[in-house]
Amino acid sequence: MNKAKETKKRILNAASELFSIKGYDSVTMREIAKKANCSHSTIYLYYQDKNQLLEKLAVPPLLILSKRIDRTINREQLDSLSKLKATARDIVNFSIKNRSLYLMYMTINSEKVDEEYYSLEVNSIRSALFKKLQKIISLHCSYLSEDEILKYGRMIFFQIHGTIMTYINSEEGSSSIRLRIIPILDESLEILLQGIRGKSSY
Amino acid sequence: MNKAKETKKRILNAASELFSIKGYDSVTMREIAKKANCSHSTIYLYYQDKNQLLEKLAVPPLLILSKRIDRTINREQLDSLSKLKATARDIVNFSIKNRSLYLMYMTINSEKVDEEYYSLEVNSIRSALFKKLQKIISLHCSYLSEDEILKYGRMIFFQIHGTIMTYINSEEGSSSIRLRIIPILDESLEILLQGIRGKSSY
Amino acid sequence: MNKAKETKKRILNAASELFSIKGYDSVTMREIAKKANCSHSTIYLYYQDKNQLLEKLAVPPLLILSKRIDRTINREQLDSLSKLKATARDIVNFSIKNRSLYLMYMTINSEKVDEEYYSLEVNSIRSALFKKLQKIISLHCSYLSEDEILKYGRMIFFQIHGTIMTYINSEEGSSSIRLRIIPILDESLEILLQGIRGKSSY
Amino acid sequence: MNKAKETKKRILNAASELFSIKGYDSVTMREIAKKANCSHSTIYLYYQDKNQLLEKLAVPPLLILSKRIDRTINREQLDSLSKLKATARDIVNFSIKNRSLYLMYMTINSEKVDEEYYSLEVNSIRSALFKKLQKIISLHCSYLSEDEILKYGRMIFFQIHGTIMTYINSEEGSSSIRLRIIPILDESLEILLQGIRGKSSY
DNA sequence: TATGAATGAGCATTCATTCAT
DNA sequence: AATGAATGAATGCTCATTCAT
Repeated sequence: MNKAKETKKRILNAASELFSIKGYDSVTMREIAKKANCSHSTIYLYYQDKNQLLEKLAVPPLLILSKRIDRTINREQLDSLSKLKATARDIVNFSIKNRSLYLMYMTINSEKVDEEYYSLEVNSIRSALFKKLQKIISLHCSYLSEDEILKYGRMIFFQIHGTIMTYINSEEGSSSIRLRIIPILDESLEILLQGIRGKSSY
Repeated sequence: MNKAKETKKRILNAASELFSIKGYDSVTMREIAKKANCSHSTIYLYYQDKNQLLEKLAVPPLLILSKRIDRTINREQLDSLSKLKATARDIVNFSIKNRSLYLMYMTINSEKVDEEYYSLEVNSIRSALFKKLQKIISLHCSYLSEDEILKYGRMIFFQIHGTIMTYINSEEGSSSIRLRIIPILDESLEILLQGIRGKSSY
Repeated sequence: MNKAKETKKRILNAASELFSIKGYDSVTMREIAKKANCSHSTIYLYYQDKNQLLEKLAVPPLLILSKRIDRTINREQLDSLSKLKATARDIVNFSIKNRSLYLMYMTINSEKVDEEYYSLEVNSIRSALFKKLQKIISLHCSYLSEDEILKYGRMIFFQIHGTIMTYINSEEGSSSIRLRIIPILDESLEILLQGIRGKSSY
Repeated sequence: MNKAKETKKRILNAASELFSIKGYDSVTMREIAKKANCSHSTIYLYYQDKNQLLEKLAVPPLLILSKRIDRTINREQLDSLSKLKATARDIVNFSIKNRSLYLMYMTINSEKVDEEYYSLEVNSIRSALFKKLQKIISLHCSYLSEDEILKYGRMIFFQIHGTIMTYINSEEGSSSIRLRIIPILDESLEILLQGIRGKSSY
């Protein structure tokens, strides 16, 4: 990797880390520069402005996540509970890898972030996740109505979201968090699916 | 109430409202002053700085929430599921009333908020909520082990937290959000408790 | 005059002086502040931004000049040569009093100055001046065609403009400049009018 | 011409064009480089800094103008009015070709332009032009006193200067401006000379 | 000969905070 | 008890310039 690309990467890493710790608005270009071991003006060499830095940081991982979930859902040999667990794991891995972003997608309301960008991406990711979770549930309980699928899809989303949110700000290392979250989430999903079955079957 | 106290109150109200609408960082002292119908320097007459304003704003509602939950748990005529639902409702009401604060307790790491304050309050609220939820679960299934209570307490907390987080940043009005969240949450809790019973009873 | 108004005035004076010496773009807010003996942020207390500072500086004197010329033209007891000289004197006085502005009207092409404002004011002042000069010429030589009036009006404008431009950047004091310019201009105008008569009469 | 010289020339051309279109301050080194089809750092290979670029750009045309005027004045077959008109035309052509420079010679006080350079060149060009115009006038009316020559020289200079100043910032193309200015100026000069004769002869 | 990488000084502007009244 | 005046530190961003290759 040549020097320019390295610097570019260092900047992106620094920005990612800082955004995740402090939130977009609270991070200054000078801070990012310091962490990336370069001048603040160097950042502008590679990124148009602060906003673009965020954008570049956000979109690719999102696309990867989306594709990965699709692959998971389409794996024929898996039963629906396994698919749900695998999807949850995908989301957890993504959210840990991109702590900052996850936070941002779900909590940001900074007026400073361009409206279009925000609504575009966040809505797309949120609704896409929703749709995918709903699909798994409909696979799991084929007799559910549209409304019930919507409702239970939400529940499962909330469970995943809540679990992640609780751990995401801790100072713990990534793999340690993963090890703690995944079993909890697995069991939560089992319980939820079981509860859903128990509820809807009578 | 004398004039001074009235002004003080007006300031607090203004700050509370603005913080919940726009978030701590995006609110300026001049905005608060305008809404409170006083000069921005008057604020400093009653509050050390912006941070203290937030602190003063945060602690009392938290204490109120805490007491309310205690009362709910101790109401003898309620069964455990009803207690859980009522507690969730308390938390939802609190979080909607103090939108920006809720966010802060659970997600902010802004270095602008004094460290001590942050760790002190957030930890206390979080662990207290945990303890209370665990207590309800132990009432519900008396045969559970310590570990299981911890685990299921977390699940329920995650469900509540996740549900709230998903709606808290929307532009919707408070009562509208309340109406949407509570039934979802009620049913989620039913399902979770049912799932827990189904899981742990065999 | 209270303190606020004094400061406001001081800022305006400083800006005016600096703009005239260095040109709009080359003047920084901090420079203005320094000259006005206040902080740069104080400027923003009284003026929205750098642009507004210029606008506030520019428009009133222009309106005053315009009215003054109208009054001059309408003074019945004056013959046309006297009117022309008096008008030229008005323009000279204005341009000396507002050195910066005069320069700006005629030479600025900074993209940083809001387009609308620029074209609006400059065009209005320029074309108004033109019209007024033409009117005097038409009073002077009633037999001239439209085209000739236009042409000679331009000539006279150029003479005035050129004379001013040559002196306006010198370090000389205002009254000293005035004393030097006015006799030159008076004589120039006499010669031009005489030349015009000589030319058009045969 | 070897490669280095070619590059050097390309840079100068680019700078010249951009300076005249946008003005010295508004042009960036990167812009110049882009137009010159080289890297911005290459510019520093050949020119000390932005200022020197301007200097190198300014002096030669000035010298050329000066020589051309001398030649015009010394052409024996021309009468004095023709000499004056031709000189004016030289100045007009120069000022249009070097729009931004003309502006600079006559109006800039930007401290960004080195003091010495400024006073040195501008004064020399201004006083030289003056002298030359005076010489023509003295040829035209041999009976004039020193003072009168000075005075009328100034007038003619003002007329030329004013005419140019009025058009120089327009967006019009060069040749179009030339076509508009020259007839106006020719006639102005006729009138002025006629006026001078009329005035001084009685 | 030429360049891409990197930088620091500087800019307009914002905002929490202090001070004199 | 209250305020308007004033400020300095900070922010995102630009640009002439330098440096290593």
